[in-house]
Amino acid sequence: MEKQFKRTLITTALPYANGPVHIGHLAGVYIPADIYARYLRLKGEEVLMIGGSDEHGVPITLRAKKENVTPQDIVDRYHFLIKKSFEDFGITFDIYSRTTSPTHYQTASEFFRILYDKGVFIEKTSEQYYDEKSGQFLADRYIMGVCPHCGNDQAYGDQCEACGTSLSPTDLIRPKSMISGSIPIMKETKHWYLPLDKYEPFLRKWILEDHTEWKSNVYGQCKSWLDMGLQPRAVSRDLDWGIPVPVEHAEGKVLYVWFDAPIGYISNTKELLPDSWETWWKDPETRMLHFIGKDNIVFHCIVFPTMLMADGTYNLPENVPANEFLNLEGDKISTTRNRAVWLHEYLEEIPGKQDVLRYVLTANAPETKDNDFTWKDFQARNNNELVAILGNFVNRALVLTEKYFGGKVPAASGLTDYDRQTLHDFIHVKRDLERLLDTFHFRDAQKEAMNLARIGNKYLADTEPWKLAKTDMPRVATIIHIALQITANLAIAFEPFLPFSMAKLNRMLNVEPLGWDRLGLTGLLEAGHQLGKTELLFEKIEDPVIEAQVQKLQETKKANEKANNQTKPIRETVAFDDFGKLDIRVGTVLACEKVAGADKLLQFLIDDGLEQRTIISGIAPFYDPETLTGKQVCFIANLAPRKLKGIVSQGMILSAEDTDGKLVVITPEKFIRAGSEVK
RNA sequence: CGCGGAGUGGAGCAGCGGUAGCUCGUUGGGCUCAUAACCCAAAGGUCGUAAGUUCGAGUCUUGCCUCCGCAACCA
Repeated sequence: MEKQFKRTLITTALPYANGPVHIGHLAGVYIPADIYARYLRLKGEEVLMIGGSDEHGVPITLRAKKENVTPQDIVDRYHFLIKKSFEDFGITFDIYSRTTSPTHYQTASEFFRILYDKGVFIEKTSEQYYDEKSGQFLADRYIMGVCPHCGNDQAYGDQCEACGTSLSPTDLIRPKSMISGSIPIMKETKHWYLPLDKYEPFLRKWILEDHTEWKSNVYGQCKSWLDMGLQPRAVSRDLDWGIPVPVEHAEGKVLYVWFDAPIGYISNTKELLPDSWETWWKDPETRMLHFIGKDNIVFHCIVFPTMLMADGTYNLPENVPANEFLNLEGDKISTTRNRAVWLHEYLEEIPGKQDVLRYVLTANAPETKDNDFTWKDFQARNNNELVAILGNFVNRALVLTEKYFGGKVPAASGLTDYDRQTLHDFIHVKRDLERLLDTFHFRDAQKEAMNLARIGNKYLADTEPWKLAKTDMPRVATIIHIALQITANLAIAFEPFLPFSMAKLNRMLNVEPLGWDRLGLTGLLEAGHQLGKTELLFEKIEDPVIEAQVQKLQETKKANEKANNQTKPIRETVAFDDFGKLDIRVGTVLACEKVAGADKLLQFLIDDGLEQRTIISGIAPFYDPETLTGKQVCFIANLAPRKLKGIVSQGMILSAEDTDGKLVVITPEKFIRAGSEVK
C-alpha cells in the first residue's frame, strides 16, 4: 500500500520566539528533519523544508511587559538570533520566516475567513476575568492569586509553579490582574470554536486504521485523545498581540496562537513560492511530513489536520515523526531556568564543530524515549568514534596513498577472495541506509554509515599494506585502491549527517559531491586521479573544553539556587486589628490519612478543644500520615471552609515553607491543651 | 485509580513469542600506515517488580513500583 509521491514537503516545529534554540530542539526536530531533507535532495528528489519562528501568544507579551519593551522587540531579538544560528549550524531550510510576516497575516486571516464563511466554527459566549482598569480580558497567565492547594500567593491562572498543580483562573483565591493589579470581574466574551468532535469519526479512521505505521508514542497519544472524546476548541483569544480575528465586531480578539502557528507552514511556503505553493500543499502527489517534539503531537495529528480538512482543499500529513525529549546532564532542559546548551553559544564557544554536535545528537537521539545529553558523552563520541574510527580511517587511507603513490589513486589488479568479501560487505550499505532513513531511524542509519569506516579499518589491519610495501607493490596498489573506494563511499554515506566534514573530505579527495545513487559502487575514484591535500577530518576534544562547559552549567545552577534562595521580602504592614481577625489555635491530630486520588493532600481529623474538625493540607509529599497522629499542630480556625477533592476543609494547618518548596508543620514546643489560642 | 511513553550487562541504546544483541567503557593480546589512533579476544545481564497465558516470555495479559511528557502554549 506504499503510495508513490512526486515530492516531499517537510515542516519543522516553529520554535517559540521567546528564547534561543537549544540542543533539545536540535535533537528532537531540526537535525532529523535536516538529515532527511539532505538525504532526499541527494537522491535527486523534489523536497522543501519549511521553518520559521512562532511569534504570537501570551508568554511573549508577558516577557515584553516584564522587560518594558514591545512584543515586537522580543520576537525580533530571538527571530534573528535563531535564524542566524540555524544557518551557521547547517540546517538547510528552504525558507525560515516568521509568523509576524505580512504574508502570514494575510494567509492566516484568509484561512480563518474561509472556515468562517463555510460555517465551520461554533460561536460561544462565556464568562472570563476582565480587568476594568486596563479595559481588557485577562489570559490565564495574566491572573495571579493564591493557590487553593498550597497557599502560594503567586500562582498563575493556569498553573501554580510552587506546587505544580494546574489550575483554572476561577480556582484562584483573591485573583489579581497582573496588568493593573486591580481585582478582575467576570464578564461575557465571545469566541470561535473549532468543532473537533464533528471530525472525530474521520480522524479515527485516518489515524487509527490508515496510519498504524506511525511511531508508537504518536499513535498512542492520538488514540488516547480520540478515546477520551474530542471537544470543540477555542481558536480565538482576547489579546492585543496576534492576528486580529477577521470578522466584523471582533475588536480586541486575535487568533489563538495554536491556530495561527501551523498556518505559518503554509504562509512560509507561500512567501517562498508565491506562484506554485499550492503544488506543495494541495497536489495529492505531494507527501507532507511534520517533524516535531512530543509535546506537539496533538496539535499536528488532530487539531491542524482538522483545520486542513475543514478547508477541504489541503493534503493531510503522511507521517508525523515526533521525538521524545532530551535531558541535559541528568536534568530537564529549561528555557526559563537558563538550563540548556544554547545553539548560538555552542557555535561561538566550540567553533567549527557543527558536525560533532550533529553526530552526538543523532547518535543519542530521543527516538523512542527521553535520553540524556552529557558533555562527557559528547567528548567520548567525538574522540572514540568520529576521530578514532571515521577520521582515522580516512587519514590512514590518504596518508598511505600519499606515501606510496604520491597522492594518485593506484590501479587495482587481481582481487583476492578477502578483497571481494570486503567489497561485498559494504556494497549493501546503500540498501540498509535507505531502509533506515526511509523509516526515520536516523540513529541506526548513522550507526550503519559508521560501520563502513569500521570495515575500512579492519581491512587495512588485516591486509597490512605497510608490510607488503617492501615486497609486493602491485598488491599494495590494490589494497589502497579499495581503501580509497571505501573512503569515497563514506563521503556519500555521511553526507546527510555530517555535511561540513564531508565537504572537507570531498576537497581532500579532489572530487565534486558524488551523488547518492553511486553509493555502494566500487569505481568512484579512477586510477590515476590526483587527490587533494590531506588534513585531519576531526580533532580530539581535550578535557578543558568539556570542563568549561560542565562548569558553566554548574554556575547556572548556582545562580538559580541563589535567586531562589533569597528570603522573600517582608510584606506590607497590617494593622493590629487585622491580625486580630485571624483565630489561630492549637489542635491535636486525632487521625491523619492520605486523600485518595490526590498526590499532595493529607486529611486531618483535629481536636480543636470544642469539637472535631476536618482539615485538608497539601503536605503529603513531606510527611508520613502515621507519624503525625497524636501530634499537635497550629491551624487557622476561622478560615472560610473550602472544598478540596470533594472534602470540606475547615481551616488551614500552618506550615513553614523552605525556598525549595519543602513544607514543615508548625507544632507547639510543649504539649498544650487543644484549642489554646496562638497569639 | 485522567491520558500517553519508557524502565534490558558500568554508560547509552536495539530486540517485541523460540539459544539475550549493538556502540562506548573495562581486561588481556596483536599491530605500528594512522590523531597513544586501529585489529582480535574475554569478562560483564535471572531484560523494574509480582502473578498469569503458553510446550516455550525482555517479547502477550493483569496488578504494583519508578522516571518522563500531556491535561490552553519552553523541542
